[in-house]
Amino acid sequence: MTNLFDKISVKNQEKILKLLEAHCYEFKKNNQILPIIKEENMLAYIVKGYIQIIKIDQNGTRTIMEEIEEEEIFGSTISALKTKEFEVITKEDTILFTFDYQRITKETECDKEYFNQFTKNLLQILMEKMKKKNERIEILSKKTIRNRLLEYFNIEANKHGSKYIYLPFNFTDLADYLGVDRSAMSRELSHLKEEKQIEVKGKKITLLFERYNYKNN
Amino acid sequence: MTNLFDKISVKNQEKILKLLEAHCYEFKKNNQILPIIKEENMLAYIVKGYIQIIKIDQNGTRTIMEEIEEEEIFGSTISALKTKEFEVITKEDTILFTFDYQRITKETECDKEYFNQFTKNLLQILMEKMKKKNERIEILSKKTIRNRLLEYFNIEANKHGSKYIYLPFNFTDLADYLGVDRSAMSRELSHLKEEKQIEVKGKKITLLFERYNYKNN
DNA sequence: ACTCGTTTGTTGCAAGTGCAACAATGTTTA
DNA sequence: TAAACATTGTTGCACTTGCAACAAACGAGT
Repeated sequence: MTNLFDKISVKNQEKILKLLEAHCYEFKKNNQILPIIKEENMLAYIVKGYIQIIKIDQNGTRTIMEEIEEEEIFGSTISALKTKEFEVITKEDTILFTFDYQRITKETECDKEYFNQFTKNLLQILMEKMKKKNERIEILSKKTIRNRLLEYFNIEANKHGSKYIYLPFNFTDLADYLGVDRSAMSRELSHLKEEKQIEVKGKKITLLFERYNYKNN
Repeated sequence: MTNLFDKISVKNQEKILKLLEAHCYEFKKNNQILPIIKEENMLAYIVKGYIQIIKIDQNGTRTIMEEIEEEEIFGSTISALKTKEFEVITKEDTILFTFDYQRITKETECDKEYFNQFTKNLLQILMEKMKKKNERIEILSKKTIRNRLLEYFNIEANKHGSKYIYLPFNFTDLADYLGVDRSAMSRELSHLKEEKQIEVKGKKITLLFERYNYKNN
């Protein structure tokens, strides 16, 4: 993981924040914070905390569009937050700052060395976010609940290289993340338990099947 | 859309390509070109042409993971091309070059002004790609074929601000892009035609329902 | 310890979907 | 032009899923 200020001195960090007209915010857990990034081209960087972007469409279907952790970014262009259907919610106490990313590309004063480092860090963070997005697409392109669960379990287990998974959210949220009905997912989890494919103890899940290790090919 | 070499002189373009040890390739239509980006951290930039990244999983389910058009990038980190299940296919005659993107962040010689411009351009292109990914996730998070179709139609129509859509691929591919069974999609399209929600003439689709315009809120 | 609200598990049922198979139409190539 | 191949439309059927409703378990706060 890359920090947005890697290899940048505190002094220069302040200069950058000033140049970008960055605004710093602090929020308590479970706050709606959509307004701060409603404007086009706004980005937010999470210094500390954890945020979810939720979409609730006309049918009432709730989807967790993004989870944003520390040292990650989100924003209007990135998150397609163009409709009233979105909610941005802090799931922990959160510190973040916002800035207009077009300034990076347009500002002429931004050719200092430290500013280039900033751009490179941002690039790196974006690359990592792209990976997450692709994982998400791989999961959602599975056609059955079972396969979405197994794909998700596989990805999460491979991240830590073990057969154990600690869910970052509850099962209701997991269903909304996988894009399936909660009760149907619960049913499928029961089947997987019966078949001894998995063990579930609270938010700890143990995989009993042979994982598909992406690194081996 | 942004070109990777916007605001960079031809002379400096060459310097950048040399510094990145970029390799240029040219392919005919319908070629498998996976090998060139198998290595970690490799990126490819499409100068001319059109490419699809296809995934065929154990169940035989075919999914169009990405469409990559001119002035766009793709690569291992970006596309999670870590398994044998992927195919990268040119759908038109294609010119592209590959480079190791880690060089951008690590190379110390890269602090020339033109190189920073290059980094900024790459950042911009990544932002645009992120938008596409989010659109994709919005589509795939819909639970019915009908809603996926309508979401897709809405997005495409809004891009050109009209009620007409010209499909960039055939209906078989559309099904693989939306992550649904082709015949089931065909059935649903028939229903939509019957209900006079859409008109279909070859690859031209006319929307007869009120579009949901994202810009209006 | 009790209460209230949230999360989880379960089940019946209707609806939607994937799959297979086949005919019809379009497109490419020899 | 014919033959070979790819794409599209259609339909029956089994199975998966979403939805609704409810009970049980859990957790936070008083």
